[in-house]
Amino acid sequence: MATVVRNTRQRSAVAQLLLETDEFRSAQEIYDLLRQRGTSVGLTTVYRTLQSLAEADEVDMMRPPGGDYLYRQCTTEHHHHLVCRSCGSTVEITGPAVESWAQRIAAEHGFSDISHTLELFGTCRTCSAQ
Amino acid sequence: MATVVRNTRQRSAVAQLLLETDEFRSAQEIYDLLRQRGTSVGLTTVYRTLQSLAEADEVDMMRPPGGDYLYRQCTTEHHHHLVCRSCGSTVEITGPAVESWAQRIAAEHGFSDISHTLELFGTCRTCSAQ
DNA sequence: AAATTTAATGATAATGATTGTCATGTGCAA
DNA sequence: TTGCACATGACAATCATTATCATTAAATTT
Ligand SMILES: [Mn+2]
Ligand SMILES: [Mn+2]
Ligand SMILES: [Zn+2]
Ligand SMILES: [Zn+2]
Repeated sequence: MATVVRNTRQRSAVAQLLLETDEFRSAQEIYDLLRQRGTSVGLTTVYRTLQSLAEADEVDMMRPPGGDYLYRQCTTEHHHHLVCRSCGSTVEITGPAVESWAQRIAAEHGFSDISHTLELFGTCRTCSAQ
Repeated sequence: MATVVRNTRQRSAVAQLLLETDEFRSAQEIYDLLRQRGTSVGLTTVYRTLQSLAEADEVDMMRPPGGDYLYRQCTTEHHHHLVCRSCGSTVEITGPAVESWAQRIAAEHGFSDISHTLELFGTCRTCSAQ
């Protein structure tokens, strides 16, 4: 019954790469980066591992407008992101006021079992200076 | 130079269907609905028209987690949505406090040219009662 | 240290939404 | 009416993601 997650070389490699990366990266990018450092791993495995890590809330998954799914190693508490559209650098942000606002709005309209997506995009200071 | 948008039968049909629809719908769904009512239209044209309308801010476009792009005729002011995961019924919401919060947070971190995505998902009253 | 069990891997094929192509159609301004 | 530029749509292409399934290899049990 209890789902046993096996400790494989590939899973460790994906997790380790994410630990060393600050930006959101796509599955394909992560695959390429692993390859570049000589780690033998299949693309399918990268997809499955990222999915599995995301489900276990060990990595964050998001999809920017017009883009593919991106993954990043984040803190475990609920939070959102401020992402540079140009370089991908990411700042984790929390907004207690926003959280309670979302709950209140939803309740006012008779909705239950609420979830939300909230992401900020912009140009970071470094990229602004070209 | 000035982009002239031609008044075609197909474009009118898509716009009209959106006017009569309250929920977010995918391009494929809109294509099917048009077909069902006997409107001859190509799928490519539906995609292009929706894109064009979205660019002109005449319809709202969003993409729920794990889903395809969805389109809906909305009011023109900036707003967000509270969407039922079960039936798709949608409530437009505004959050002035959230808007200013987003601007402030971004500025504090040196980000400029800010945009954001914010959507609430839940189960509506009707669907809660099964 | 085997033997066993069963999840994980990965090469490959399939899927499916979206976009590109391009010959033909048509809105509309002159 | 005529002419032209944009619009249409059948069809092919793209490409991220998922499904298959034979093989590998953790973890557990003898
Ligand atoms: Mn939140
Ligand atoms: Mn907003
Ligand atoms: Zn940047
Ligand atoms: Zn509902």
